[in-house]
Amino acid sequence: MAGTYQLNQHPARPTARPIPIVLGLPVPEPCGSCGVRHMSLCHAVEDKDLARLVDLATTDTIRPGRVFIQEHDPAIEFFNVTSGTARLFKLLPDGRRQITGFAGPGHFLGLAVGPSYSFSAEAVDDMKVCRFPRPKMVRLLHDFPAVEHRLLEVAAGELAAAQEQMLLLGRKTARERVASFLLARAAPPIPCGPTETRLHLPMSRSDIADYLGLTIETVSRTLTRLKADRLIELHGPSEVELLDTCQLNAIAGAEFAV
Amino acid sequence: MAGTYQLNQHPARPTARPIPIVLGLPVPEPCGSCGVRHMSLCHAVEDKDLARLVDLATTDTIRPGRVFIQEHDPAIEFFNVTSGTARLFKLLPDGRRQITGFAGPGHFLGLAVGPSYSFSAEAVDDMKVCRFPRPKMVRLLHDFPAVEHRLLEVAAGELAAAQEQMLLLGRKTARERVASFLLARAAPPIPCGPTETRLHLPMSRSDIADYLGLTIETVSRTLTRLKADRLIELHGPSEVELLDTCQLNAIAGAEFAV
DNA sequence: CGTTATCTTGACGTACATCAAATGTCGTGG
DNA sequence: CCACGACATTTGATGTACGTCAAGATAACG
Repeated sequence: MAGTYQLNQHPARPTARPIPIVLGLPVPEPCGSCGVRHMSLCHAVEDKDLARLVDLATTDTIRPGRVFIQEHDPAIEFFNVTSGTARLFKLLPDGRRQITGFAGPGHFLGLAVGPSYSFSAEAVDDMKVCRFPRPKMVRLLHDFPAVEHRLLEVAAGELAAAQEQMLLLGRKTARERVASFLLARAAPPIPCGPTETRLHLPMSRSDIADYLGLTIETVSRTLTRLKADRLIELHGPSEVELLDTCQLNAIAGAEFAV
Repeated sequence: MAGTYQLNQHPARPTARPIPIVLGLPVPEPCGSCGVRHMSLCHAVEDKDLARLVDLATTDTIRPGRVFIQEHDPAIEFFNVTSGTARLFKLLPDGRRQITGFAGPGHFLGLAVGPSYSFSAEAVDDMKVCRFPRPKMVRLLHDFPAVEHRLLEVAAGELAAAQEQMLLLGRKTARERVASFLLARAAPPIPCGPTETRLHLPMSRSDIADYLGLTIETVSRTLTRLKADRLIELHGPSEVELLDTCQLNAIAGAEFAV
């Protein structure tokens, strides 16, 4: 089935570059060395089978602002983010943008039913990724059901997150959206209470606005109002301190008061 | 969204035979007899293994308005819709509702990473479903990687649909949302042009509003305005005729002009 | 340090929500 | 078949949260 399912593959990328071998280090092992083994797909692979994964992957660095996945382009690769952050987004013909998510270390990208990507991805800051050619990956999935199982878990998690975001976009006020965003950024969920959690936001106000379905101005105004209400503190535009996660949780509309 | 994306991304199995043998009384074959075999999970199961699936499933009918999946409840079952329509939704503490999708025949429900459901589901009209106890299903998935593979495809499709809906909720106007909704309901995608397509909407204005992140009034007003613009015709509240899919596509912001 | 992009703040406009009432739909029983 | 009631939908009048436009303030950067 896995074999017959494979859709119209485009010939292997002629541009496929060799794995950069780092002499002196134990092994040229993008998966083992990338530092996110515990959070990513590799999770499901036995040590002895890791070599197979290593053969598949090529590591790559991506500069801020570079679009490395383009909606509608043929889906020829999977990506595993190992450092940095990407914004995933969709555009309307007139340029309006909706950011559907941010992908940080450990995130798996490029899962596509059809032959082409359903969204675009662009580096927010400096990124490192592992690239997996799709045909090889498909074969690997076929050989290692455990990996596919893990992928299904990941997809189910993404789906739940997407539903949560639909709730935010369809029904929450600006204040609730921003509070939800801040709390979500502070994963894992912080227990309710006046703890002091520092938060770094690598993305711009524009990104946040396009993620929350708002404008830059509204995001800014909402943040300053949260600050005036002593719920957060701002140390520069991209450094936020959560002063009262209990209150923030209430505002965000979390039904699990933790 | 639910029910609108294409599951037929891969070529039909040439070996797939029609449903066997219905002698006299209906055979106790929820999967084979439910009439949606081609669109659902069973798709991935060989005929000879179908018996295993049959053992798993129990069929059930659900009355309009009954909540058969409750958010946060332990996810003890999977569901396969065989007839009727369900609304999937999430609630905020104060009762605001976001419908994340509608699940029609062939739709698979209850995919959950964690121990509990991430959304609620309620019957819109009279429904028939197959229920699969989770533990047994998990074992089946383990034994039949092809089924799990199919599930991954389904999940990936749902994910793409969810992203499309985020774009709608975050960035589209009321008019664009309603146009998108109508076109999505008319799956498979209609070629651009002044075709005449009749459409039945089993859900209420309230459902549509909560799905599109609007109010009942705005949905109603938008529909009457589309009617005034000769883009649609209304035959009763739940019967819509698309008069100009080309224009509607343009309004919906479909980048694929078809 | 100037230059430029990003962020914040302010004044005002608008698309959609809210509140309210009229109209339509449909099931039920006379 | 029609009358009635309950509810869904449409239509209208008005309010408001957020968007738009515009100008400063702050941070980023060579």
